[in-house]
Amino acid sequence: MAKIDRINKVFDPNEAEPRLYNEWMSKGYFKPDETPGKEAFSIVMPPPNITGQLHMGHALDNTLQDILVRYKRMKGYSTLWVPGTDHASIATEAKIVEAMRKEGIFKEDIGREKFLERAWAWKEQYGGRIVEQLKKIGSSCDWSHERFTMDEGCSDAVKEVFVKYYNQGLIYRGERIINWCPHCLTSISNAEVEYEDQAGHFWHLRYPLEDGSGYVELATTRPETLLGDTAVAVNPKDERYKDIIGKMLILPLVGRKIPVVADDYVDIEFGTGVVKITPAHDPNDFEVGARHNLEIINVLTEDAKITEDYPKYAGMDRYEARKAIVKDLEEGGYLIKTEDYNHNVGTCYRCGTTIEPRVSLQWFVKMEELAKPAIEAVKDGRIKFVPERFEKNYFNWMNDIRDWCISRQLWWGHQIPAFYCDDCGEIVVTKDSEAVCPKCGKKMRQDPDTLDTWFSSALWPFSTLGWPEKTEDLKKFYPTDTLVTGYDIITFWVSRMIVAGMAHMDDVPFRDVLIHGLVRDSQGRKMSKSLGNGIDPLEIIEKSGADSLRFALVTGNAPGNDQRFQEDKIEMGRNFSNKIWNAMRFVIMNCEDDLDVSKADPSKFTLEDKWVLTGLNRLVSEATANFEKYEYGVALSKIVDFIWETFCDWYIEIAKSRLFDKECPTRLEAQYLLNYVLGVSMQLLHPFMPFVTEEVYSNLFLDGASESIMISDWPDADKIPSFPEDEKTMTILMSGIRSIRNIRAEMGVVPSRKAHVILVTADDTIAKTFTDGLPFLERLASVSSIDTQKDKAGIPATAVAAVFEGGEIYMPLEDLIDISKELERLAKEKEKIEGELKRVEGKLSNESFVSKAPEKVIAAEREKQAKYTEMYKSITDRIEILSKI
RNA sequence: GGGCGCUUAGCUCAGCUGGUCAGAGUACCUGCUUGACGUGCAGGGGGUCACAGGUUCGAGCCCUGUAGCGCCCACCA
Repeated sequence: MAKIDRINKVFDPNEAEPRLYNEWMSKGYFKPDETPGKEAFSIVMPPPNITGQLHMGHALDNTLQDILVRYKRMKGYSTLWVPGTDHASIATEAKIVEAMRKEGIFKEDIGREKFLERAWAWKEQYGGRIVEQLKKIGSSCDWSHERFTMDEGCSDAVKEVFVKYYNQGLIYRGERIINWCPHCLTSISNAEVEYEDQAGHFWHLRYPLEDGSGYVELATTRPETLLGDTAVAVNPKDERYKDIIGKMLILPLVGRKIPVVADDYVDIEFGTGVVKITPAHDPNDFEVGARHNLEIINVLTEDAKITEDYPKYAGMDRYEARKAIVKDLEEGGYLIKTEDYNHNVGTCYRCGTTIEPRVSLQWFVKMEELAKPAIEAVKDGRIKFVPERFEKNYFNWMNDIRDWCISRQLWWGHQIPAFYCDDCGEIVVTKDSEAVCPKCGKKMRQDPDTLDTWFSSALWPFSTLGWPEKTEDLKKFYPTDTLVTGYDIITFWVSRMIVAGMAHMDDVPFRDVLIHGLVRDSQGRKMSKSLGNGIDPLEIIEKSGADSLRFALVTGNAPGNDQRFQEDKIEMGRNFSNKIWNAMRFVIMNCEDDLDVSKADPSKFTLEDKWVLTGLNRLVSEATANFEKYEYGVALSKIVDFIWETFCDWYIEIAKSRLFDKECPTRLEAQYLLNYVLGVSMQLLHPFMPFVTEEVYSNLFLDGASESIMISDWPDADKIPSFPEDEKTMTILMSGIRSIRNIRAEMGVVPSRKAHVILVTADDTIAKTFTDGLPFLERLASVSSIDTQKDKAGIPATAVAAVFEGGEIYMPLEDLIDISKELERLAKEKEKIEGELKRVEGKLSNESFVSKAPEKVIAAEREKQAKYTEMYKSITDRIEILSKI
């Protein structure tokens, strides 16, 4: 059976993709090449949460990483891509709690140990699922290096860091006002709060003075917190309230006596210039309270209900209480007026519940000092963001950094390695899993809280390489080279990794940060579960293959920009795969099974051979440059254009005459180049579309082919010959062919009818190119024969004309053509050329242009002028001749 | 309140350090059963590059301002 008969007519991704992936994996291609002397290249995968399944964001993120890694591997680096998953404490715990709730189980009922058993079972189930999904899109990561943020090594790193920071005084425990989620029942960090505008009200209240001399008016958006007011503040510079500073007020409904304090925090211009101070329920008030030593009265429970201390409102949630209190204030005559008011409200980024500022005992990381070297690393260019503009984003956050609240009232996560002695109050922070009180020798109780998920993610670039052990991996692969991630987690993750890298490794965690945007739906909306507008990458893969999906995600997109996901991009990818596949089939079809391409003789290369090689040479050097600059969208479109237009539409078509003529003396050279050029193209395309390219590559007849495209050497432009002169000649021939096609189409000349053509040109080289190129003309423009002459003598009036940059082409027609139609067409052509000519002449007649523009630019304009002048003359001549008939 | 981004053919988007940059795909119109592919081939129409100034010999590309949209950050009760 001939080779071609063993090749399917269409490429079937569902069959080929899993097969090829397993093959690559079993051959160990995803692992770093241990050959000595190879330079290392490494990246770590942003670990997907174990809560979910692959979504478009992951697909994009991993496609970009895979492109990068496959490119570097082919470039000859010993390449490591570390994959893994994140335990995602709050998100996972929420999911498990929710699942349990459906069964009627609450976590308090089963206890910590049983709960964690469930959580690990969850991890096994869903963590495994997402790994399988990552494989489906073709991720060439080293699965033998796979990690999990809560595995033994990562957990050890977490403890190491905690203890170290603690001993350095960079971690402390303290009672602060933090962001509390009444739904998740835990503290969250500043970064985890999302602000949104909400319509609300502004209630103007009057608080009576104790001495009965009147009242002060103030306004609040949260009247229910009045229960916890311990003062009212005014600005010390405010003349209006000078006299009441220090006086006491009677808190409405509660009857408590509270002082009027003076504090700069109060804005004289805003509202009435009087602010009620509730230190327990507002971060600003907390600070004011601290400055004035005010009592902190907590009036809300963990789930944001009024405490038992206020029997009338006890058990009401904050919104019910608000209504009730407003009603009571009104009835008591304390409410002056109510205004509509929009304000910014913080919400939990996980569940969307409005955050409740709450005073509680939490662990914090002091960030200011730690941030300094991290800021410096970006400032001095040791770390570069691509695109650069995101550095502003980073600096914005880092320059104004707050202490990081790292304790979470959750069970799923790294339990804080701090131990307390219930007897003497001693605190011990240690990596040991148990601790005994150094003072009273009693067994100590471990802090029940866990750490913020991002605390462990921050260590990812080195914890995954074995830190704190001094491993070979660390030595070889740290710092990693590029981090690929979305702009939405620069503050959460990127900044904290840089901080951690500088603090523990004394070096940057990565050199480049490649930032990508969001994948939105076709209408530009964020994909979300609630909108139900998400597109499942796995469905796309099932339908059209991973290559098509990857193509769609990369094509026509610039770094850092959001993109809309359009189904027709998938189709483009699928069509393109099909195009490549058929090009390969054509090539193989025209190669004998025992073909030995190494016997091809480069000295026999023809004009089109040299032309295609020149194009390939340029493509390799340009695309490589684009790869180096992370300009994947640009690289891809150049590669596609070359394959589709240069190779398929022109080179293959032209090569047909040589292939079909078994006696053709340069047939072997054509066969060689068809295989070679397609092979190199596949290598360039491989990072984008790994599967089809492997399949095509393996079928080609290549001299010195690698056993797999993915470990083949990246094409080197210096090894591909370039023939600029021949390229120019070929370009002219092509424009002649286009002219002929154009007149045929425009004049409605049936293409099947072979035509005789007369070329008028003064240039002998061009004349020869065309006569030699008759086979091309025959195949590509249905030309039966060609005459060349230097002037227009004897051109029949019944010929249609085309003017192109190499001269004029006439196609005499047997039947008299419609002269008016032809004149119309020529007039249109003339207009075009005239426009060009005018523009060029305008430039050249401009004194300052000629004197100031660079030599090269002027020369190019002059050349254009000469060309257009000639073309203009030709076309007006022709119009004149026809007009006389 | 500060910062950033976007506004280019009907649609979705590329356009690097200013001089073939006015492009691609798609949609549209006209042809094509040409021995790889109709998931294709050939030809064509379509944009004063949001608006107003400025710098320059020359500006989607640089500067200033305006408008619309989007995002990030920020303690104004």
